[in-house]
Amino acid sequence: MGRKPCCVKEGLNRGAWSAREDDMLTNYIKIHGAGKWRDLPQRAGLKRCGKSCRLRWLNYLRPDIKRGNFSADEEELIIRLHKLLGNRWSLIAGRLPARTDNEIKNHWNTNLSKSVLWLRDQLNNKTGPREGRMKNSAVVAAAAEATVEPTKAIRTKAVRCTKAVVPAALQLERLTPKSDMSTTDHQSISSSAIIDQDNCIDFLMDLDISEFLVPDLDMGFCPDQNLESLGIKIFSSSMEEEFTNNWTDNDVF
DNA sequence: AAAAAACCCAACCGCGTTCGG
DNA sequence: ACCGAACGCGGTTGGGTTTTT
Repeated sequence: MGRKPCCVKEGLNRGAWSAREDDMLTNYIKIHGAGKWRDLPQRAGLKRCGKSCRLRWLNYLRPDIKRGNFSADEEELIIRLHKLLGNRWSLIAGRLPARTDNEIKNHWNTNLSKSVLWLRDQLNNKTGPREGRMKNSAVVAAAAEATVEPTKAIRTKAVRCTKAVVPAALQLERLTPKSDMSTTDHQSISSSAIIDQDNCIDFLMDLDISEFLVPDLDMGFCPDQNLESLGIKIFSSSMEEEFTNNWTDNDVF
């Protein structure tokens, strides 16, 4: 019983990748592109599971990833995003260019979470002085902020956010095409908006939540100008705290 | 100098979601 | 609408490295 394995494991290499395997995978992807991971190992001449190839490429071999120490700015942003999003590593990674979710997760688990816990204990006078891992006062401030109401992070469960509630006042306007509205304008809203039968107090609309999270290293987030121009106020820097404090599992999200 | 403990991170695993027939 | 395959995600593990005793 149980789930079917992703591939036949017999005769496959496991564990650390050799330089030769890295070369083979990199060269193959350079020529044929990434994707079709199940068939890729055979076509590339690798004795590896497709999943393993995908992970190796995404987390290590991709040319556009940055490796090495995290900067203070990056750490500050991770702490703030983690407070807001919980263990949504892929979403957090999406706001840190060139960093992988795995790397951020590891850095959080080995460094940042301890720093936040340590700071919380400090604030409660539970521990004595310790040499800090945090790089500057901004990181300390972010960590200190994260120690306040640490359980309010949104959805630590891995659930994708694909819906938003849009006030009724906006609905008719948005669903009625204006003659001068461009195709792009329509596409930026949704092609599958639904009005409920009670004449709709709110309605659900498909969206890409990442559109609302625009990085701004000074304040963490800023509103997406395109959505703002459509009258949909989803996020602003000043709303971050309110957003964090007020959303519950009962909210449509 | 050696052993033990702690740390770090690449890789693996299982499950949920999405896609395509 | 359904189902299987493929993909993507987050939690966990294993082993190499560094630090401490």
